[in-house]
Amino acid sequence: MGSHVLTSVAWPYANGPRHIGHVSGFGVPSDVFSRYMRMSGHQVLMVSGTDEHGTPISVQAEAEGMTARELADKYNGVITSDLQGLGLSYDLFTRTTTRNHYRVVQDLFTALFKNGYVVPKKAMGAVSPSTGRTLPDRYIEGTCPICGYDNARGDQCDNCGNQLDPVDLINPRSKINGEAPKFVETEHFFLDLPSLAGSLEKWLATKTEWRPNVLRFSHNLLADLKPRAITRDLDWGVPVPLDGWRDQPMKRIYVWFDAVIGYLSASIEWAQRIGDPDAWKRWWLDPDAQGYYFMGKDNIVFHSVIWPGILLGQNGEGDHGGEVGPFGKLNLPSEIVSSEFLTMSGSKFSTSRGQVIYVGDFLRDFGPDALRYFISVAGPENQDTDFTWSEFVRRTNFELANEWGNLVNRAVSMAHKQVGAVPEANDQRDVDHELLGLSRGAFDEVGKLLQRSRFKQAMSEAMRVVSAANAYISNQEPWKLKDQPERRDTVLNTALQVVSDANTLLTPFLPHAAQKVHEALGRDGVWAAQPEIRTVSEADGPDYPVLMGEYAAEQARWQSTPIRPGAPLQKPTPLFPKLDESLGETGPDWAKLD
RNA sequence: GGCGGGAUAGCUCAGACGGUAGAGCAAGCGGCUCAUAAUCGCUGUGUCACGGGUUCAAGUCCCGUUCCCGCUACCA
Repeated sequence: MGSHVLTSVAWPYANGPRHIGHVSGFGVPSDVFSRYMRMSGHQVLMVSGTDEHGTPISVQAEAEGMTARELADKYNGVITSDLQGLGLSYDLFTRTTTRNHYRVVQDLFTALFKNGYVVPKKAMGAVSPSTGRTLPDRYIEGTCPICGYDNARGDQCDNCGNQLDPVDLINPRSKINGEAPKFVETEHFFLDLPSLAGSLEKWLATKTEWRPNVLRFSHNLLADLKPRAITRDLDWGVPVPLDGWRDQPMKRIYVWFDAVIGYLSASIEWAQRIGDPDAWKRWWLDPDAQGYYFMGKDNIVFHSVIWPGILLGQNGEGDHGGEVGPFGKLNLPSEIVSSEFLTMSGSKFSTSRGQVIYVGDFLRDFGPDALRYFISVAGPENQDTDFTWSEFVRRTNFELANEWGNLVNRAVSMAHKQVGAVPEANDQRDVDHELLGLSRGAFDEVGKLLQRSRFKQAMSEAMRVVSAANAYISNQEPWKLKDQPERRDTVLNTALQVVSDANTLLTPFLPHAAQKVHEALGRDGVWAAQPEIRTVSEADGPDYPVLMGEYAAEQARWQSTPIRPGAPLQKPTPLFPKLDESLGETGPDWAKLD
């Protein structure tokens, strides 16, 4: 039995549908990784959910004329369905508005408070006079006191680049409704990061294997840590679990503090849902368990500093010492896997400028595996990467459909026509062994790359097997071997075995297609399991949808699976439909190119 | 402004530890016809952003410059 692997996937924010840049950062990489880990025998727990608190949710809710909860429900539904469609194999994809999550956040808050890592402090802050809500700096604009630019933001002037304090803006106004913000002194709780910096530094020093940019960025953050406010004047969020605070309608724990705790609360919820309430501990308390966290680069600070800081505080392991909290001594992240950004025409996806490709639209027109393939082979793994429709069409048609899809098609189709079943291999020669050796050797090679989250290179190596198989068929010319049926059958058998091996290698990337190939080879049952949407209930709370799946029952293993001679074969249908090449020039109707 | 990342063939990108630049696509030529007009073989191409430095040797290390991208912690 393999070790326990926790796959913690960044929580998509539920203020709107997610675009393909989002899922290229956290979604596809984490799923490829988890599927590979399961196939190679590890006990994987993959958790996430929608992140549903915070000012932007409230603002968007007002814009759409509904309550924050209604808005969260709406986009939780959209996002859950998108991720299900993409085939992301979460053991639990839940949300931050559950009773369970509130309880875990409050328990963690209390533990940190008791250990002295969460402290009350008075601070000046902007609030909206009409609603009484905290007005984040980014929602304030006004005239820059330094250069006189009229549309300076509360935290920074886009014109002169200086960092600003909203108090200093001339004629400050709310971007939400235009009113002038009120600056008041309010009491809030702060996470005392400086008292955790020493322990964080010690922990980080052991992480020499991380990607250098994540390490450098994190070390820099540690050099200048300040206490950070974790509550706000808001009516939307987890209540502060202390007497005198609990019932205040306008004091809430703020979203970034509660969202990262979701990794823990979702693990606990998962254990309850499978009827084994202590099961989460195998991933969180066993020191041998590994925790991999997947996110876009904008999220590094929360995962390399703040979340580990919260965990250290709960464990009583900062400068103030303290007791181990109610959850036991929790594991810190083993690995932070951060992606760069998928860009469009060289800049960030932007909802406001309409420069955006939503996951739902994409899946409806092109299906999950084409997107998964593109992100895996051309995604923003090491640097920002531009998405273009022409590149997408080229990758899909020439690589996915022509090389891989057509290999499956030609091999199965020939065996079907000549034999009607998986043929016997009674005349094996060196060329056959050579090809089989290549595909078997690839498991080790591709596996090592996947373990290190080198997805692009892993995919290239897997596709190398596909190319070799195409070359083998062309060289052996089985269609010319009508008078040597035994040799012909052996060639076809070898080709089908390598199709099977390549399919296994590609399963983490292309699980939907992998299931089809599995069946095309005359097998049955579930090869690669898919997540399903289930409606679950909670005591004292409303029902909600989650993603879960029966992944332990899938057949896929990270090894060569022998094909069974005699298994009947059907005439295959193309694995991947080809895209109209004009799509590359124009884009789809819903995202026309200029 | 501060911090980080990037700049390599027409295009998209690889290039731990420094040792005379790689892959795929596109282009040209040839083969094959089993297959989704699919596939297989052969053939080119680069002042590795710019300027200095260290070194026997630098795309790779150091300094400076330019351009692009991101973050800058009250966006999440």
